[in-house]
Amino acid sequence: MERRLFFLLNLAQRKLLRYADATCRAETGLSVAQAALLFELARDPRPQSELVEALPVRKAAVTGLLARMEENGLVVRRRDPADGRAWLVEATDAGRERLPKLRRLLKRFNRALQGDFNDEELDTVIRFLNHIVTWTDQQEPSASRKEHRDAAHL
Amino acid sequence: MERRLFFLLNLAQRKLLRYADATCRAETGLSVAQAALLFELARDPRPQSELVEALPVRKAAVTGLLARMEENGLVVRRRDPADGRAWLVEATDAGRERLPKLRRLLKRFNRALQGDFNDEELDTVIRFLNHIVTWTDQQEPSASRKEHRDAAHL
DNA sequence: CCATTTTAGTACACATGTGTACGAATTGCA
DNA sequence: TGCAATTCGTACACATGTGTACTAAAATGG
Repeated sequence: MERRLFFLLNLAQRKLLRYADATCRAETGLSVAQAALLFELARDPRPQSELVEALPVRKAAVTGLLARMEENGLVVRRRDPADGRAWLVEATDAGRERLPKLRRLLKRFNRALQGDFNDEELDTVIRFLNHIVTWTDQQEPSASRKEHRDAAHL
Repeated sequence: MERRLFFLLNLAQRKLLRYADATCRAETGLSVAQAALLFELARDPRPQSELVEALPVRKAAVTGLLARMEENGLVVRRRDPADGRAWLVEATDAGRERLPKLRRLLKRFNRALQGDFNDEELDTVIRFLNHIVTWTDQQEPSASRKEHRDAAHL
């Protein structure tokens, strides 16, 4: 059996992301990371902590992402009246305007990804990807949500 | 059918890479990017341009990667006597020493990735990943090897 | 044989991600 | 109630990646 699954996955995802990012920037002016965040704001306002949970990145990355997006007028943050530490994030009109185009682009990507694989095959692929997510979550039991409470093994 | 293939792939690969990188650094002191490069140097010396072709990143990224690895004493570069522009890259003893451990780690990752998927399912996954590679290569016909000779469409 | 084009690699500015350390607000509990 | 622990978000240093612009060497072709 194939010995290079790990690197093949890396290769495929990097190439895909590189192309998707270039296309997305060219057609909408947004990076894929910004687009992913904007999708989460279809129904806003949302607390920043929820965005961190919804996205596959750590909170420090979201801080920077939001800062750049706010600079570009795509989102606005205001203090959560119920929690003086938290921010409520909202897409601006300029941000919301991007959504239809982004949705069409995402659909294009997904169609291309599906290629001519049939439902059974796609189901296998999706199960495989979910298996990766599950496995890594098991390896880093606390990393997803609770950061490094018990990361003393390093 | 699943509408989120694109983001699911992104999620899975990011989680995998994050975990693999942390583990690799903890057990061998190398990042996954450095490990991938070192694997390519099992038979050295190799011209840097070959490394660029073998890795899923652009040449500017390889420049920095090699600089850091050379600083850490993992590789050495010397001018190609046959081509005054090119470098021949070689793993040092310290670099080569890492290889067995890296191979074992890679095997561990690949076994975990395969989980209990059978050969037919893994074949489907591999075909899917190769399909992505092929598709992105078709989208950016010149990007892999020839950079941006005909990227005027941007 | 020289001028033009291509190729190898670096430099630079930037985006995105990581982990760690921190301040401030909130929560939990004695 | 009040202090300790937790949580939210930012700051910082850094690694890794991108595209673009550049230098210098090599290849090409009249």
